[in-house]
Amino acid sequence: DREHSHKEHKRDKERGNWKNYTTGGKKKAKNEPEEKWKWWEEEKCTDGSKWRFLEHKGPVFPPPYEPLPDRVRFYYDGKAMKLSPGAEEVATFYAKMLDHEYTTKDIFRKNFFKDWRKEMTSEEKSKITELKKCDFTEMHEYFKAQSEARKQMSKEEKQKIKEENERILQEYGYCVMDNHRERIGNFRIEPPGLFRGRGDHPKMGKLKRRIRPEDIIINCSKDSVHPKAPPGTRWKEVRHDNKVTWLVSWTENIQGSIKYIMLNPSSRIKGEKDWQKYETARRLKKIVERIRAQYREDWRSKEMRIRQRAVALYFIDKLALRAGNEKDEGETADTVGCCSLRVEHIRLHPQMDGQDYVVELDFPGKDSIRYYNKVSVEKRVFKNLQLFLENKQAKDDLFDRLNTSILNKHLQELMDGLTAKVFRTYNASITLQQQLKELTSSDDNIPEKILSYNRANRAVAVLCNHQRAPPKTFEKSMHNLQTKIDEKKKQLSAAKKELKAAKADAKTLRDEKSKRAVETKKKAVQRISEQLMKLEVQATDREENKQIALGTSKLNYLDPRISVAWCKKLGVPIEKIYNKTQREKFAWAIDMTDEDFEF
DNA sequence: CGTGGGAAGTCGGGAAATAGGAC
DNA sequence: CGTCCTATTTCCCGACTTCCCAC
Repeated sequence: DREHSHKEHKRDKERGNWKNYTTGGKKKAKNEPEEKWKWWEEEKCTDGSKWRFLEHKGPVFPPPYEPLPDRVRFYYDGKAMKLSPGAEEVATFYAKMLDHEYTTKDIFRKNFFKDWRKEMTSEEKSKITELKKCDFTEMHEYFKAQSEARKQMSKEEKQKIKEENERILQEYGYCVMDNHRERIGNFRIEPPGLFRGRGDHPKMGKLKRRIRPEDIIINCSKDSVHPKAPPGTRWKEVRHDNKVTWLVSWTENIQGSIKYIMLNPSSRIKGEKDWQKYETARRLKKIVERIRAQYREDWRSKEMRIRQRAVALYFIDKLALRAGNEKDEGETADTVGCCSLRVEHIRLHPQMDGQDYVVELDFPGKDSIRYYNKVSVEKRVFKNLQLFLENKQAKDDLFDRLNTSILNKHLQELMDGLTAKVFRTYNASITLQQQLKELTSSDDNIPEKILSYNRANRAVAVLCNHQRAPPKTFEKSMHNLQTKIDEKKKQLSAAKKELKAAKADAKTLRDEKSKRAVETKKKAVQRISEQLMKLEVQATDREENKQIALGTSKLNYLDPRISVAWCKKLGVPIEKIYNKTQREKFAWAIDMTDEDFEF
């Protein structure tokens, strides 16, 4: 890379040219890195392959079921009853959840009981006919005691377990992809249990069955050492498909969907995809005003489908809504996004709180997180919405002439690679950049700068509706922090008093010793007031963060190069913004970004 | 052209585990 | 320096978007 001029190098960085990028962290080994990208640069566009060599050890299965000791009993209708191993295992899943609210839910109980009965012997089946006559409390107590015992283990025992986990991680947690050892994201097969689902899920409580080697499809390269199935078993299939990125897959029994084992976010294959995502969003930035002009124009179209498309796109752009695919009714929780909004989710107010044309949105979004917002829109949008609502029932679609596929097809015509979700990425990232510019000043100290960063991050989280339940210990931890602040304040005034006294001493004594004492006291006051300021900033930050989750936007929506550039420009260590895992994921950005990067 | 379904990959909050700081 | 508690990190596992293909 030495022949590369500085200028060229910088240009490569800005363009995000991966040719000269190596996974961050360790020093480059001689003659190693550039090779990594060569074939990729040459072949990726033409044939769509994702790798050319892939070797791994396959998945790690959860331990087999261990029957309960005889003293732990299950009671039916008040009488102790020994269950067959199969039925007992499923019963333990339920027993473990007794503390949870959802064991009180009708659907959960009904689904569980139905699936449980399938695992019973015919004898058990005829005896156990009602869930409410089942008493799992001994089992429940047993598991509580077990986890308590785990906590009480000696340091040596804990150390041993840790070492064993590390051994498994080293053996199964990595693969080799194209001459690089890469970390695997989820190399453990999910253990069996009861399906929960999020929100009001019609399948909650159903049995998620144990995955066997015979369910597993292995994907690796032909010329690799194939993973061995556990003794006495065989894989469902071993295939060699380099058009996909997964190493292992199986079909899950609740929704019948496919699950995968894929690489960690720090891997080349994920990092590159991530980078590409932000490059697409940056391309949108260049033409977004044109697109906006067009959809505003389309609000007046003669065609209903065009008007609906234009208003939906306006929502996606302005409110950062998700696309909103249609979902199978009865198979999933009732949640919606933009295209699947129904009449019941929207209310129109010609006047509200001194604003004109207010749209009130209230719907269950992804993961059944509530989206609630009141927003003033342009007259034309408002009139269109009134039109869309005419002669419709609560359950009818707001955009009856639109779905995500139509919308995305339209977007694809406006820009290569443009889809609904690109708007979310774009608006999130541009908001961060703007907010950082607005909120931070180079005169601020580090804690203040970090507060500003978090506030910018919060603006994005609010935009994307990343809410969380206030942490259970929120009030307490807030109170603790306040106590600390009060103590620090006392400390400060005491220190100030001492300083004053020392000054007085110095004035009368006028000797070296008392002068030095003044200096020491001065330093103490300074130190303490700095600590106090830090605590106060922390308190503000925490309070403002009560119901906001920053993680998701930071990890998935904010171009890391914005943060890296900001850190460099303002002299904030990157560690203050990204923890270790995040730095690994964003290694590409940390490596290639200059302080003058613009999204 | 729409539609329906499968496949692959990204996004998501909460719980569990671990690290780190106070005592 | 050990213990305990809190804060942060990691894991878990589900939910969604997009693409693609058959009809």
